Amino acid sequence: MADRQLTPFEHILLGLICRAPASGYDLKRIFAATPMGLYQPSSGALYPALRRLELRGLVQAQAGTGRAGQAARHRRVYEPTDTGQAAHMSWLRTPVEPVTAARDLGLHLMRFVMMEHLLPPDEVLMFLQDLADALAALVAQLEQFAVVDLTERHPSLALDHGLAVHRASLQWTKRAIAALSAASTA
Amino acid sequence: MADRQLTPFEHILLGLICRAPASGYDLKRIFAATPMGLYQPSSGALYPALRRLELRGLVQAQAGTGRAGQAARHRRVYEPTDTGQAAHMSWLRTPVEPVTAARDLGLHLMRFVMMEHLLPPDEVLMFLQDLADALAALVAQLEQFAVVDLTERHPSLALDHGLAVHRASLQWTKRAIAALSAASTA
DNA sequence: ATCCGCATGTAACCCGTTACATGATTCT
DNA sequence: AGAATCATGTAACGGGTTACATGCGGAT
Repeated sequence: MADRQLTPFEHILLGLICRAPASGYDLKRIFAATPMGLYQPSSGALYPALRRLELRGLVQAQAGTGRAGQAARHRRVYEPTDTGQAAHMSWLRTPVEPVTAARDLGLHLMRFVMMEHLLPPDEVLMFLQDLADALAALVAQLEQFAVVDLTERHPSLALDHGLAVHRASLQWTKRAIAALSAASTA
Repeated sequence: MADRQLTPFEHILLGLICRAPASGYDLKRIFAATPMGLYQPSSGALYPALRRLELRGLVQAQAGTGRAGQAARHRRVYEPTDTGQAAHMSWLRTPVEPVTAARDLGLHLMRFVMMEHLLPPDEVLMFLQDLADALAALVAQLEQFAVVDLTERHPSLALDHGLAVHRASLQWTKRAIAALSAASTA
């Protein structure tokens, strides 16, 4: 049942719960406080997603927090199951697809953040190297699109933007690799 | 009826049709050939979207355009209506919302490309300046998030990535402003 | 006694994806 | 004739947004 793979959003929720047990409201606050969190999930997205994860057996509500006798504490704190932990580790190890690296860049960054303390340094470095390769390929591919139509400046400028941004990402991966490999050998 | 505003996808389709009348298939090819087109719209998204634009009276199907003889009845070539043109111009002039500038950056770039030959140079420059201001504010805001927890390197590195990418976008806007203002005064 | 923040949830609506279906035109 | 391409479309499905509903708990 439910063989369909998780959505990015579900993967992120699972990852956050793996980092520390949390309720839906906790997760909302995490999204609000995080600098990357220009995305604020709505209740209608968050709670159903948590229920889906629970239905799959990837997370479970801690005892005493779901529904008590008459007090009915309305606070469900989720913690990962073993299956959930395994699924999360597997997600972290998902290879970088070069073709979709640009589209999924934000997601890869999320994965990178969540890798800390869960993957060994060499695997993290391999991931960053894969990401760097994918970005380098993308930059090389964009460079092929040299627009020469002089009556159309904006497309050429937009292409420049894409190049500049992806080059910046590529440079970052190199800095990150340098910083982390220096730290791991220290 | 249908007071709901257009989706970004619909706006882009309308913009492409304003640039030149096109069929659904034409639009597909445009997406495929464009360098930014790592996104390939599916038939299930494209054709219903065109029908929605038609229902709103923003575009209309040309009568019997096509190839030789009586053929081509299986091809709907859309052209913009006056209302559609106006809606597109209005979209191009939509102000840049600083809070969502990062999320909508790709869309703003699409708008920038479509502004060419439709907006006067000074409006384009104002748009770029607004975008630059929004990006500068975003960069300044991200700089506040200096992470000091030394046991957590990855979040700090991810923040660096965001800073690097947005700084690159900001630098690009400055270059674009310089290039276009030089051209307009020449 | 009441207001506000905590906390979870539900229902309508919309749109995109996937996958499939269908007919017309062109090529070999 | 048969195959590939052109060209449009539909149905099932899933998930996110918006908006609303609900109840508990502490603060004034």
